[in-house]
Amino acid sequence: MKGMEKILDQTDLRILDELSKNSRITMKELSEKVHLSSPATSARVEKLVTAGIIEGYTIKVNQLKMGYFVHAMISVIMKGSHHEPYLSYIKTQAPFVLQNYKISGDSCYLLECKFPSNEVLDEFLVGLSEFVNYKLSIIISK
Amino acid sequence: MKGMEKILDQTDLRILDELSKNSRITMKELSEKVHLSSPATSARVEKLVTAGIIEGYTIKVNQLKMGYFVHAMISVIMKGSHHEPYLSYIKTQAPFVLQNYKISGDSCYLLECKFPSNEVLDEFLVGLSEFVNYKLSIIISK
DNA sequence: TCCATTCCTTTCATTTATAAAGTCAAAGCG
DNA sequence: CGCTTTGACTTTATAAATGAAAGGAATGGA
Repeated sequence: MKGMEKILDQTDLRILDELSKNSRITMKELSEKVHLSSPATSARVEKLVTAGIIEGYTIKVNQLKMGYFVHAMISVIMKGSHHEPYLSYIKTQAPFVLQNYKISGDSCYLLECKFPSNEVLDEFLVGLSEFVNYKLSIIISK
Repeated sequence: MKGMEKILDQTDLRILDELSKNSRITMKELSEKVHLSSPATSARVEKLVTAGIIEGYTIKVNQLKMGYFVHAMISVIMKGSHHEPYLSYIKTQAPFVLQNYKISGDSCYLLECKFPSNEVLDEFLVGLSEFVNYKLSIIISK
C-alpha cells in the first residue's frame, strides 16, 4: 500500500472509519475520537475531501423498505460491437440500475439492478434482450 | 410500489435524495429545500432512520486514491456442501472483501473485492481455491 | 541561524440543532 | 354533532456546534 502510506496517516484512516460509520457525526465528537481539536479535525476532513479521497457524504438506504424487493446481477454479453444502443437503454432505466461495470472475462458488462417485482425485472430483461445477451443472477442475501 | 406509497410521500423522497447527495447537509438547509421548518425536517429524518429506511450515514471513498487499484468480481462455486470453511476464509480477508452476495444461478456466491495489486489478488485467489472453484472478472470501469 | 511551511491549539462570534410550547387539521368516539 | 386525541406542523428559547482568527510549536531548507 505504497502511495497510501505517504498521504494517509493513522489519524486519517481513523477519521475515514468513523465517517464511514456515521457521516453526520459532529466535528466535536469526531475530534474527541481522534484526539485532536475540532478545527484540526475539520481541516483534516476538508483535506480528505479536497484530495478526492472522500468523494461524498451519502446514506445507506434499505432497498426492501423502499419497495425494491428484487436485487439482481446481470452479466451482459454484446451481440455485436455497437455498445451505444445498450448504453442508451441503460440510461432510460436509471431508477433500476445501481451499477454498470465494464468487466474483463466472459462478459462485457456486469449490471447491478434493483426492481420492485419480478414483473418489472422481466420487462427490463425483454427490453435488454433487444441489444445484448445476458445471464441473470438473483441476489438472495448479502 | 405498494408499501412504499403508504409510508413515503414526496417530501420524504426529496429528503432521501438530498441526503444521498450530501448527508452532512445542515438541517436548516435541508428544511429550506423541502419547504418545512428545521424541527419538522429533523423529525422526518429521524422517522426515516427509526423506520430503518435510512440504515446509516456514510461516505463514498475513492478506492484508487486509497491504494486499491484492483476491483474484482469473483463468482464462487462450492466444491462440496460445506460453506463454513469458505465463509471463515472470507472473514480473514475482510479488508479486501466489499460484498459477499449469496446468489441464484450457476454460482453460489458473488464476491466483490478490492486489492492494492495483482500480487495481493493472486495470494487471495490461492487461498480461495483451497475451498471453492471460482471465476474471476476484473472491473475495468464503473 | 533564520524563515517558511505545516499542523496544531485556544478563543470567540456566529450559526445550527434541539427542546419546549403552541397551533391546526383530521380522525375517532360517544 | 361536539369533543377529544393524534399527528404534523410552526415559532421561540436555549444549548451545542461550527468556523474564523490569532497564536504556537515543530520541521525542513537555505
